[in-house]
Amino acid sequence: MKPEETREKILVAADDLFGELGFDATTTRDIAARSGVNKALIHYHFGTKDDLLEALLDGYYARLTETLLTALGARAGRSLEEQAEDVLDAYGDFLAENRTFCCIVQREVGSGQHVERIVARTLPAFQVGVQWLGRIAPHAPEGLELIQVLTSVYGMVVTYFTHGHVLQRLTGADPFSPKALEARKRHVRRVASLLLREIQRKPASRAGRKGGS
Amino acid sequence: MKPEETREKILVAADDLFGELGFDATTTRDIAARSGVNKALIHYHFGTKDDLLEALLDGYYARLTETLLTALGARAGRSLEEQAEDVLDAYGDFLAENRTFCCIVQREVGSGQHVERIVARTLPAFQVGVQWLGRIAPHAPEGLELIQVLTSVYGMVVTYFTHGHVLQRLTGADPFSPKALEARKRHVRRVASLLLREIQRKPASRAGRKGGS
DNA sequence: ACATGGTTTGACCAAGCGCCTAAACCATTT
DNA sequence: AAATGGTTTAGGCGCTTGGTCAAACCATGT
Repeated sequence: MKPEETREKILVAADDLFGELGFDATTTRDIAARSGVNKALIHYHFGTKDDLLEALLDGYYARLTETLLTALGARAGRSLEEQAEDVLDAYGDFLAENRTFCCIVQREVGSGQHVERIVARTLPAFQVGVQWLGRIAPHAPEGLELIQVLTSVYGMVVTYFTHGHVLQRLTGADPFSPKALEARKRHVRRVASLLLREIQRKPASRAGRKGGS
Repeated sequence: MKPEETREKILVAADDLFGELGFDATTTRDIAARSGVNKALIHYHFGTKDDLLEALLDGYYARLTETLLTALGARAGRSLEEQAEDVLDAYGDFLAENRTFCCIVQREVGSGQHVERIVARTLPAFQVGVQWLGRIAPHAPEGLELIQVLTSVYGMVVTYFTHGHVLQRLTGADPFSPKALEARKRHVRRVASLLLREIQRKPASRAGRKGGS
């Protein structure tokens, strides 16, 4: 077997297990067993278990940024609102196809030994998002500050994927079936456009009132 | 020292550590050291480490449901929209005062050994929420189905608290300062009322269009 | 003074962990 | 045929883990 195959098999097994059990609860022996690869090879190819996680995340973030940039670049002639839809769509599709990804990230972003690493990688995307929103809506109304909106939209998107178990039991249906995913996409698009329209509203009558109910 | 004190000290230490390092990465020795209590006492008072987590979550969910019911019951004469605001406010306040709570939950709801336990406890709140929304808006428009809206609002609220680290680095300011929390609350209220208004809209012209952007 | 029974203690255990090492493997070059 | 150097292997090392245990502690009732 080629060394590249070995690496790939280890990464796939680690991805599955980190997503299913969490990083801490997954042992190198689990990964070796699932991938059908000798335990020592993990350390030979990736170094420590932490390094393996880093390699995994490297791959994810590389693919994600590429996906998002492609979505932003393609059909560049579209309006900003349409670009927003494209990016959100692409992001949703990416998460749908890489469901372990947001489970791993969500698990580590709030607490754990890898907070810093995850935060450092989540941050740039947020910064780009804020800048981009700033171009669309230079004067955001009170209660709809750009960081607030961005945080909300982000949370709205990822929560659907991290809460698959809850949604499954709540609706009885598979939240990741093509149909369900399409429905979710429609919803996100709708809410996003609603918010976009709202933050683009001119301050209007700058007389007595200061911010609507 | 009274046994009740011991129990409390263990719970507080476990709460801190589970929130900071995660359940798996926290050892019973850590908890013993932080609480200044003998390691064996943890097992004497709570049983296994899993049982300790369960006791911790029991306390949290009990206080949370009490908080939410109180918020819903008080000022019962108010309109449904105002009740929604009250509940969201109370929920936000609760998370602000119990920041480790949503870190622990968020860490376990997507993956891990405690998924089922967490899901079983998150589910009822979702069910109540869906029922309640159903009373407000019996005919939700396409793209704004109640479960979708509820998921989004929930995600919007908790993401702010689970992503404290990111927001800290993004804005440079403490996202949990009273001022910042107040700003977030304003935002959530605003978006929620926006969504409420939208899902209550009558199907309107039932002629050609079916639900557009 | 003594017995009681809920608490506390330090020492201890088997199991499992991440990681390492020495030797074997094998395609390629000399 | 011998040597090379990137892979693969079984086994094991030192250490930490969650959990246990018998003994000690101590306020209480007798």
